[in-house]
Amino acid sequence: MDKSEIADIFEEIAVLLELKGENPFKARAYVNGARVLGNYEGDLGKLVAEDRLEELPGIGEALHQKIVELVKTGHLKYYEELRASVPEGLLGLLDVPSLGPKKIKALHEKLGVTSVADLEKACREHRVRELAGFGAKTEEKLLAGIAQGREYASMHRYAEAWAQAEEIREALRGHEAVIQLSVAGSLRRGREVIRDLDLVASSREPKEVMDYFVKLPGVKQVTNHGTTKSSALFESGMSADLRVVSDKEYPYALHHFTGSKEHNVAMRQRAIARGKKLSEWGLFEIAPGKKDAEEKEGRLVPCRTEEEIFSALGLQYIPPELRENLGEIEAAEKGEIPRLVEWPQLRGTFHCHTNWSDGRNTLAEMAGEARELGLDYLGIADHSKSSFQANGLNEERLAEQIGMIATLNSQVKDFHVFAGSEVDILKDGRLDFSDDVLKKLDYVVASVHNAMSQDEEEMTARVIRAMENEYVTMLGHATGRLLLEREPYKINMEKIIDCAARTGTWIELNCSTWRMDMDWRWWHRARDKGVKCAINPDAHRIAQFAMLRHGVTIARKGWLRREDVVNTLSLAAMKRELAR
DNA sequence: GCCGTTTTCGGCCCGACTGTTTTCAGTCG
Repeated sequence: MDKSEIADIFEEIAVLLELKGENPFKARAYVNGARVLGNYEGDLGKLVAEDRLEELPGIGEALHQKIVELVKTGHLKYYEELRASVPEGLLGLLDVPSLGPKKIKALHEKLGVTSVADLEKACREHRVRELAGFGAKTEEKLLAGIAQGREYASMHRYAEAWAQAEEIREALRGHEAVIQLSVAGSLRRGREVIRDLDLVASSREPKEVMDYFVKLPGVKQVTNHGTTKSSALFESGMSADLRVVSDKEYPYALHHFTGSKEHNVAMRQRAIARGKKLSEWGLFEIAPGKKDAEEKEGRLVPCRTEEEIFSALGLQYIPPELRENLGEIEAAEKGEIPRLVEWPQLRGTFHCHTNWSDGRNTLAEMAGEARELGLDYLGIADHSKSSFQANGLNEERLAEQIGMIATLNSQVKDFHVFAGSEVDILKDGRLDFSDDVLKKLDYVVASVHNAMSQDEEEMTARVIRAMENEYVTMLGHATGRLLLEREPYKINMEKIIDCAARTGTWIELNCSTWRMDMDWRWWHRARDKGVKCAINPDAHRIAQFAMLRHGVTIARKGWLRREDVVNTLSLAAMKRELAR
């Protein structure tokens, strides 16, 4: 068992201890232990073998024993017993907003609540408001949180979804009856968050492919098993639909199941306006005067690819990432579909965290991975001191990190690490570091992490004040909060973009909210005002690099021109940009 | 559960916000 697996177990032990109402400092000791292990750069097995675990700060007698047990046996009796002593559903309650260990404990002890379903029932029966420390408002809040959780529970980040889809695709590709195969749906469109996986295949033996699919390793439950369509829930928690059609129907099916629904509706309307009919089964020429009942008689417009379908409707090819009916059809009609920013164009990335704050990997690992991926440079921007929860760096640690980065750069010729910081924008718009500290950095990302409930005016003024600081290079997650979190903060983006144009501040996109329609609008606006944008495909951690490794197109709603995206600049251009 | 002494137990990272209180506990970042 390796150090990160052990760290995960310690993290879970901490949560379980809190739920049991144990000494919170004991729980924290496990969290600390997990962090120490995660940050340890050496060989843990060797350390155990040489009995030198005490060298790690924060690992005392008890954690020492547990690490040894895990390394040697792969199991931990204490952990297993602890898990068994806490009802499984209680852990799930932690996902309900505004519920923490204390409240969960009270709900469990006083009302016998052991699951989200129990909690919902208790709220509806107004039993929760009777408890000390709870009230009517809490009850409403919990119900709202449960409803929200239900809606988003099946949401997965792009990278996770992609990994699961790749596994399925790999397995299906090996089947001899499969002719063509593609991921479709929102994953193919490159959405940030994915609910279900959609795959489309062509075959002469659809039933065989279906039978094979539902028996794939990792299938937990088959929810649907027909001859052309099956659905399965995988152990990863994701469910996948597979559609199998004939090879002739494949391009139409691929287009249809890639969506989006809005794009499909607009495309079908366009077909009708041209005396045609588009569906998952094909594009048909409808002879004048014929009615719907006779449409099957319509003559198929043969298309071997999606390109040909678009072409048959008088359109330039629209890449899946743009198929949202947000202007792409009009643009395609005029031949103005922009070229998306693609992986080979990405030269570097900013806003990356390391294990100095809340990232998982070391500085050297991050730089090594980025270099191996073919990037020219990497920007390190760990949290600043006010982000206690993220182990933010104070002035001393930051200085130390800058020194380490300089050393790293002196050792490597063909790659550069920029020393930055993700500096908290404090409540009043001041920054977490003084200008004297900021000016020692290559660049500064300024981000909001607290007092999110400020009203729009206050929040906007706060952020603008920060952007006006001459050392601030980029506004982090400009349009709201991070992915998979619930509410974006309220901010007047129009004013923010004006300020960015005026001050030359970059803004960070693509690390945003559910409401892509909102972002889309701002991306146009940013481009029109000449604001430089940084792509952040939720790139806080190295996991994102794993996704990028596979050459995925990362700029999705690619209306930004390549020259507007700072991550695509050459190293020399980036150095010039940062020297300004 | 860890650590550092105040050498054998008491402190352990901060600050805002919320909803519950009537001075604060719990949650969150």
